[in-house]
Amino acid sequence: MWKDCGVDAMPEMEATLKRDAVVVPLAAKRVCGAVACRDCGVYRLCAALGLEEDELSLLERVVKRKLIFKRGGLLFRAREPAHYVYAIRSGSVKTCVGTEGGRVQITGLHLPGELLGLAGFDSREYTCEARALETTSVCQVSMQQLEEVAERLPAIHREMLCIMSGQIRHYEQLLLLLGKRNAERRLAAFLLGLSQRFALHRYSPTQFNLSMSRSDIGNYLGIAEETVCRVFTRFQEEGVITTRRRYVELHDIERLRAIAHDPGRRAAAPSALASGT
Amino acid sequence: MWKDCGVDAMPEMEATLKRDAVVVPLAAKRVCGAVACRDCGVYRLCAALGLEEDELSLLERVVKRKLIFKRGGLLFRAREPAHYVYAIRSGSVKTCVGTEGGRVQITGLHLPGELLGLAGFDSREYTCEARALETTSVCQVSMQQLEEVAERLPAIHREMLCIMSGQIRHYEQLLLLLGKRNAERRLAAFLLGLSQRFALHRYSPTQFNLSMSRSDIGNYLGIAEETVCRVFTRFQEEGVITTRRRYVELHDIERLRAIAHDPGRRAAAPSALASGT
DNA sequence: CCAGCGCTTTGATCCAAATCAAAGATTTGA
DNA sequence: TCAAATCTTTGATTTGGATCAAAGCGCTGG
Repeated sequence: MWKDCGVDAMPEMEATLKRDAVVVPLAAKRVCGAVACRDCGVYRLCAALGLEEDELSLLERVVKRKLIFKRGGLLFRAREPAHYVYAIRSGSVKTCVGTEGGRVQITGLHLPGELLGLAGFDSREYTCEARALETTSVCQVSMQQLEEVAERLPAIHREMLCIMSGQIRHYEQLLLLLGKRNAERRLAAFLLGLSQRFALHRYSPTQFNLSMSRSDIGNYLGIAEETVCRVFTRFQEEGVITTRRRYVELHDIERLRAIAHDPGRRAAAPSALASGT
Repeated sequence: MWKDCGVDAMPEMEATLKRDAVVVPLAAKRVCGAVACRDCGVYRLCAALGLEEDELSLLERVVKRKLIFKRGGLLFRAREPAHYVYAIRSGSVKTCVGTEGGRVQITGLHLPGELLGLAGFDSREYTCEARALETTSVCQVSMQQLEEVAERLPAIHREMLCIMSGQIRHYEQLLLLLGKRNAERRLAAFLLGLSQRFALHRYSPTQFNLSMSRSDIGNYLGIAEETVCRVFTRFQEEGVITTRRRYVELHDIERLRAIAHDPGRRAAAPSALASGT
């Protein structure tokens, strides 16, 4: 399903850290495999813009241009001036933050229709680094011009607030995942989450490409890559999933759900204060 | 102990879901121990409002009222209509999210000057539950009226975006913390983070009240409460800190920093793709 | 078509932290 | 003031998952 549009991760040894994005003229409307505008997370934002001027001209004014990044390509670095926001049209992107200690933590896997780079609104700098996990097509949106338009159209700001609050919800879920111990549960929840998101964007919820290596997945979920392998193997033996490298098929969503939600053993339950459900 | 405010979800008390916050007339300007308005996280927001009308009258229009919650008091529940945003004036609040599995994860400890409840902007519902950890004074701000004013003043929206992006940065840091293994590092980073935040609001950065129980701290950091105790004891033996129940003194910030940033052993390092620093 | 490299898998061993237990220390309400 | 109810600590034991090692596998480029 990924190959048909030549998007599959041809890990080209691109040693270059510089942006080697390919600029695509806006005229080239449809990128094969890309989400349609109306499935894009910024669609409502674009729609709001359309309220007052000719749709395309305004889009051109704010959507700087369409870019294509190769696997490993850098969209932006942490602490770099945040001039642009990116909407993913096809492919996938991972974001990560780093400590002084040199450790790196992957904080997000972003799929088509999602928006990147808004978190730096406050400091006007990106808070994390973003890299394409495979050949990825994005819309690059100028923050400054977006702000200028927003000055007159509060709807723009409201959409931005919505997108950010969505990001916050995502992090809350991830925290929930990392707080709970068990590796099986983490992976089950991870797969289910992906499945849901793919479904949201009209991709198959039962077979997809992970696009991240075992090592990245481990980092993202706070477990060792060997453990990721072992759990995948176990799931496979139980007939819950099938994997072949980064390609996955989910055979038994219910079982996965059971694993992910397993009330299981005690896991640092908060005091009565917390459990006020 | 929680009975004092009748908020805890005891079966027999189930009916008392109502907030038993004490309403303080706006006239009562200074709450002992509360942050001054200009140290409050929403100050810029309030200031922006002041631009166009008499300060107090507009504040009264948007800041619904000042409330005081007792320890354990419920500010809001997850999935409840998000009518208000809360600015903490004094005390502290914890936020937590829950899974179907019944597990609860504490996602935040909020100190004076911080803002709560904005994450629900998208869905117009709170995404998490918020409870006072001690007697806590807050400003309750009406979302609807805030939005009405924002319609004319983009600055309001910009401030909200800033506050949200700050929240996102906080979560990114927390993820970094939960991703890295070692319990000592988690606790060292936790203490340092608190110290910084207290300093930010003009409280002592070296002696403060944790306000959370060991159990809550463990939940927040993804470790068992017994481990929290043991690590605190170890820190104490090394002369790095002193604790007495929830009261802490930091004696050797540098040492704490060293522990927190310890390059340490391998910890699921992401692939070359990720470490593009 | 083959060699090299990076990713994935599997096995063996070790250890930090979870669990299980239970005794102090506080708090608080009867 | 006392006793139940909570927290905190500390000790003993267990264990999931990290580490260490070392084969397979599949691209990718020469």
